[in-house]
Parts: sequence; C-alpha cells; structure tokens
Amino acid sequence: MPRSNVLTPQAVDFPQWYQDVVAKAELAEGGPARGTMVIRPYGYAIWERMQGELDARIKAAGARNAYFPVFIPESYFRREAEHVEGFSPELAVVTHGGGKKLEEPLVVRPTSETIIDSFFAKWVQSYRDLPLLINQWANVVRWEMRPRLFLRGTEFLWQEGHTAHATEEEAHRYALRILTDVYQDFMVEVLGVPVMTGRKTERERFAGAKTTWAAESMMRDGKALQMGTSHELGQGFAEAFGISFSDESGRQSFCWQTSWGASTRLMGALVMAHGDDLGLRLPPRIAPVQVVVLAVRAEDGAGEAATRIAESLAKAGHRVELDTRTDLSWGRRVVGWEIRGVPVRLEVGPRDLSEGKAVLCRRDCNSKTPVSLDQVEAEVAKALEESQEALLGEAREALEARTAKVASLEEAEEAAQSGFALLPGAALASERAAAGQGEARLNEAGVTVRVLQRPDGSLPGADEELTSLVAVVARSY
RNA sequence: CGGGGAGUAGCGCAGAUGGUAGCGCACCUGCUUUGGGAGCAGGAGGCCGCGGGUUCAAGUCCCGCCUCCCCGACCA
Repeated sequence: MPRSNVLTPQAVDFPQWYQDVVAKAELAEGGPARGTMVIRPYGYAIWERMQGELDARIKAAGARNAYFPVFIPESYFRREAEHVEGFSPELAVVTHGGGKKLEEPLVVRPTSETIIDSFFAKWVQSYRDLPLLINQWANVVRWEMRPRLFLRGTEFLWQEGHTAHATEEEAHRYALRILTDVYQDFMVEVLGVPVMTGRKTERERFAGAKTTWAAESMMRDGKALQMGTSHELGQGFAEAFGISFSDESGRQSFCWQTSWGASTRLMGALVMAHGDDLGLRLPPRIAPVQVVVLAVRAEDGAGEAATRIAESLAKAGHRVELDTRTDLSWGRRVVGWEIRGVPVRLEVGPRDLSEGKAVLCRRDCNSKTPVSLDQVEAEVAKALEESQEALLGEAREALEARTAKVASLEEAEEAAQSGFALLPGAALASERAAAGQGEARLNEAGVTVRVLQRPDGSLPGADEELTSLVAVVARSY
C-alpha cells in the first residue's frame, strides 16, 4: 500500500497545507461568525499546555493572575490619545443591552490597559504598593477582515500582563525580563522554536507604548511570525488614568508601566515552524500525547502487551495514549497519529512480539526502530529527549540557512522573498535622507522590519540609534 | 469601501436547450480484511441561500434581497 497524501504538500501550496493540517489534526475550525474560531479538544489540549508552561514562567517572574471585565466603557479608551487612535478601527462596540440603548457604549476589550489601569490607580498609593505585577488569561476581540485560524481572528485567547513600577529603569528591566525569561525561554525550550528578539520600529510599535519589544520566529515557508510582544508604556497611561504614588520622601510621581502578551497565534507558529508533509510534528515538551502505543491487532497477545507497555510508560511519567482500535484499518490509525504530530509511536504486533520486540517510530525524523521490550522504557525516554532537541536543531538550521546579510533595500526585498534579511540600520535610515522612508519602501514591497537588533544579535537599548543597529527584514504573517 | 466569483447531503462538487436531485469522501449495517488512510454488498441522509415572478412544470429562466469566499489600505 502506498502512503496516500492526505495533506496538500507544503511545496505545492503552503497556506493550503496549513489549513489542511489544522482541519485534519482536528485543532480548530471556523465559527459561524466571520473571524471566530472553534478550538477543538486536541487543539485546546495543546493550548492548555502552552498556558501551563507560560503561566509557570509568568509567576516565576513575580506576576499574579487576576481577571478584569470584558466590557469597557468607551470613554476609557479615549483617555490615551494614541491608544484610541490605534485601536478604534478594530473595536467591537456594544450599543444595546437589555433591549435598551446604552447611555454609554461598551467596548469589547481588544486589550485591557484602560480597564486595568483604572484599577491600578485605586490600588497604587505608595511606593510600598510597587511594583504591581498582574497577569490575566482572557479572550479579546479585534475586528478582522482577513481572518486565518489561530493566526489572525476577530476573537482570540491570550495572556496579557500589566505592571506598574516606581522607576523607568525598573519597568525597562521587567519588560525585557518577560521577553527573555518568559517568552523566549518558553518558545525555545518548550516549543522548540528559535526566535529573534529585538526592538520594534516606530511604525510597528504598540499604540500607546514608548517601546515595543518582540520575539519573532521563522515559519517553514520563510515568513516571519510575531510570537509575543513586551511593551514599555512609559508614563502615558499612568498620567491618563492617574496612577501615582508617593515615594519615600513623600513626593508624588506617576508610575512607569509595562504590558505584554502572547496569544493562540502561538498555535499557528507551532504548526508552521515544525510541520511537514505528513502533518504536525510536536516537540515532546508541548505534546499532549507524547507516546501512543498501537496494538496492531487484538489477538496473539498484542492487545495485552500494548496495554502493559502503555501502563508502564505512563507510570514512568510520560503522557501516553493506548490505541487498540483494531476495527479500524491500520493505515488510518497510523496516519491519524502522524497528522496529530505525536512524537513517539510504539507499534506492538505479533510479528515483533515473537522476537520480544516492538517498533519505535519517531515523528520528528520518521524513523522506525525495533526495540527489545525490556528496553522500551529507556528507548522511549531517549527518543523523546532527542526528538525535542532535533526539532529545535532543525528549526535553527532552517532559520540560519534562510537568513541573509544584505547591504541595500533592494537586496533586502529580494532576500525576504525566501527568508529573513539582515539589513544594516544605516542602509535603512540613509534612504532618501528622511527617517522611516526606507521602511516605507520595504512595506510597499510587502516586506516589513520585524525587529531591530545589535549587529551581534543582542537586544539594543531603548534609545539606541537605528544607524548602529541591524534590521531583521521579512515577509510576515 | 473598490474589483472578481460562489451559494445544491456533514465536507468537496456535478447538474447542456426547464421534465422523478446526482457523484466522491465521510456516516450506518453485514461479511471479508487488518504491519501505512482496505474490499464487497446493502442503507440512511436534501426548504437546491431567502422572497417574489414566468410556466402544465423551476436547482435550471426573470426580478429583488441576503450571505459567504478570493484580490487591494491596519493588526497578536
């Protein structure tokens, strides 16, 4: 029997491949209203693992979870000029409730700076109340005209952190701590997705922020995806909402703030950073099912052996699923697990059992190796560890191979057709003298500056001049 | 909002000049299979987007409406 293609190959049509995987792996499907999404159990299980890993890191960074309302009085939005200007095109506004027209329309939160800050103003009185570090897990609504499952939708799930600090320096350090210790660490260590961190340009900055920091990754088609952002808000919101405190000497000052978020878009990144023509490839640390044990058939002791193996692996601490659906065809079962990206598959059948073996299949490299039954536990543990590393390594190699150093806008445009371009800030700034002109030209070509970094790839200072930095240029999702 | 399409079974589609609504996948039942999306046989499933009109007769022709999708300016 030949392996049949259930998915559109990536090389044929990458966006179609993505849609196929999301559908066939039963991650999500579209809701009845445009831009809405139903996250199916398997997709949600992955999201729950992301939440758990991120939440632990957020708490390690000192923030605590809370919850604020989904409805925000419209007037709150108007208090910060740049914020309202940036968000008004994508707001959903409730004008009626209980059958009556509302006195004041309510905005369905697109982000929660305004509502949270109005409470920060009450909670913060003294320097002793600082820093105030809050996170919330919530859904947000931003009207979208061109939705794509997980990547861009009218409603999506995320976590948004909001903090208030006594000094600019402290807020700066915290924003970067979140970027590296929470986001980057999670993305690299758990998702196995290498990221390029850096500062956003003025043009790409969050509406109302002083500086926006971001982690960008490369998908398998060479396009960039913003995985998470961390903003230094300065004192703009604090002034608008009156978040002030008296310091040790009794002087009143406005707080310095940060906000940061990562969303269900990470699901899309996970799919597109690792997936191949056979479907998803999940790194073991994020996989809801790490090992699936398949009984080839129910008879000849295979069913019992599979059950026994599954139990021992579960006892060893792995997330295991036992598949004894011998009424289904073999190919269907295998392909189903493959599409779902389960890292390790153990095939238990009479043929191998008679030799005291089972077949261990790794999804990352699609290898098949017979292993002795008494070695199964050790071999599975080893395979999971290696698979995690291999996926990260493969993604790193792809990122490096498709990242080109360029010297001009033309070269950057060219290189961005297949990957990332590293363009000296000087080349970007010098273009037609006026600042931002070079970036505008890139944008016209469908290419954007993803982040600014130092030449060695490290994070630049908040005010470090463009001319001394390097722009990571790419097409993006 | 400008340009281009499409609404028929859960999904994907076909239905020349009007005449009993079909195909593939999926689903149900049975038998045979079972180490890479199995085979055979049988079966269930429809307000043909909505409203009007023409006609003996409309998925098909005419008018109106609605919705969705694709391509161009912002965003996690």
